[in-house]
Amino acid sequence: MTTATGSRERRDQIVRLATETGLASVDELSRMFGVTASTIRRDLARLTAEGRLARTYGGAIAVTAHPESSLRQRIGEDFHAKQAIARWAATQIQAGETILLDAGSTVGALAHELRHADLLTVATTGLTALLELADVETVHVECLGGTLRPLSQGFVGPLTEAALERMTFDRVFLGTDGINADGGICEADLRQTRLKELMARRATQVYVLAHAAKLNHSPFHAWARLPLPWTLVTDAHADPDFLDTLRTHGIHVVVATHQPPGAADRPATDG
Amino acid sequence: MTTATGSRERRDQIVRLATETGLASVDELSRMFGVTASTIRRDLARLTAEGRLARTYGGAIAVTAHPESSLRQRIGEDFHAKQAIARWAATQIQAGETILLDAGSTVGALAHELRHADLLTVATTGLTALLELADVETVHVECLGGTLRPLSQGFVGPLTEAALERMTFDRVFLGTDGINADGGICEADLRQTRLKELMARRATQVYVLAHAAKLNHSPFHAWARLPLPWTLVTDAHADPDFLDTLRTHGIHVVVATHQPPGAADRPATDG
DNA sequence: ACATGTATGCGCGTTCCGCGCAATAGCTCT
DNA sequence: AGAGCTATTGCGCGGAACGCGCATACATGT
Repeated sequence: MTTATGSRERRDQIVRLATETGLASVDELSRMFGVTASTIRRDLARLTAEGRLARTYGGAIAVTAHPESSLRQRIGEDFHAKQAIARWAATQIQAGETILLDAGSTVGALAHELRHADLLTVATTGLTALLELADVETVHVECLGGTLRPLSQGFVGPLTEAALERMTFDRVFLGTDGINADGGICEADLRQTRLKELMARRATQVYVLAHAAKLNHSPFHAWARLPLPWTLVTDAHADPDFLDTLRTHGIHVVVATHQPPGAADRPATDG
Repeated sequence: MTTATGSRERRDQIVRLATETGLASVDELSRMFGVTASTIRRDLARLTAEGRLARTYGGAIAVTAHPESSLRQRIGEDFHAKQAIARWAATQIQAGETILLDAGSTVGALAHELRHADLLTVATTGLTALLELADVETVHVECLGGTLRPLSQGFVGPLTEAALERMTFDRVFLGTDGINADGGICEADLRQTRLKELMARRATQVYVLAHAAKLNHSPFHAWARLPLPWTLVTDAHADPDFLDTLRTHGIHVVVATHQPPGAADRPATDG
């Protein structure tokens, strides 16, 4: 343990961590460095005064320009669950495949994971995925077009459906607003349900990305039915009984496990 | 006090204030808008989830992680010329029309001017225009889709052309990489020239937006020919002799005048 | 008229913050 | 070596800010 210049070194590392990932939490940092939250708070106060960070409720945020567009995602809801789901989904994709990405933040997180992929053709109906991959030269991006829905930032309508009829895909990754116990996919309107059913029919492998908060949840009243089999990818907070019910309907279920932040460089001794 | 669309308007103003000053406090905002801190917190939570702000302890901070397209424009080349051109182009558009916007920064500037338009249908082949209008609820946005070209951030290819065949437009606004003395339109490749010719054929009124630096300039070797008559919109730095040559070819030429700095934000009449 | 959805204010328990105090470690000066 | 100074850390406490649930008011659509 280096405690001589420990405090200075620690503060530098805090800045480095925060600028890399965009965010850092007091709790996380205190565990990572093996000091109390008070110490971290003092560090953050000092770094804030120096203008190297900005303080948030429970942590800090980087103030310098971020190379990645991940910050918008990171400050969104249920980020860790979505990231875990996206990372598992990314592992399923083979080089050279042609895949289809839906709209939505979870699928957007998947697009983010694909920024370093090689030899991939990605078609999408979502603005989020489009933006994530717009500047990636190694990924061929096709936009399906259509009417832009301001809320979901996705494309729907006749243009989208016509474009879909001209392509097929190795895998499609769908988002959703909710899933019920029968494996029904809940959407805001019928144009979206029809589109999702059409998307599912154009792909060999069908995945639905939905974190635990979406399970057994019906915010709207338009429902899509996907042709079996398809794979639900969710996170560790999902209710096991609900997942079993889905399995009895012939749906594959995958639970993507979080990796706790900082688990990689965990120090040796710990209680 | 307008309470009809009050909440949405207030949130937009919060974002504006935060991005202008970099920082905004809950207490300050609640006093400014005459609402309780709870309401402001709800606003900030929502804006945070939307990725438009980041939360701090006691307030919010502007997040410019994704460089806003508007910002990117302002720091881009020849911004004032492009803005003058875009503002003149915006005056040509009547309420209720259906217009087509090309890719490119000048056309993107036009899209920015249309953010406060009412009752408009805008179709586009460019990511820049798409982003400018994505959150504007009063404008119906259609994306034509296609293959995304990373450099120009525009869509080209069979999907784009197929989508174009399903629509016609009152006006089309085209960008370009260069214009020669015959009125030829220079583009990076033949897919783009074919697309621009097709776009021009689908609209009643055809405009080409090109600031002075693009005139008599041939960076590439693919050329498009537009059906006469069409209108070139350029800025005050254009060479008058060159413009006269274009006029002899039957091209309408409009010179958009710069607004001297400071006169721009003169609100004229409050209504 | 009724139901529905959104927006708001208020009260509550919880979380997090900042400050003061005490203890430890490293360093300098006599 | 011993005294004293400074920097850093842990702990506890009062207070500030937060999120959540509930009730109310307004606008909208059936």
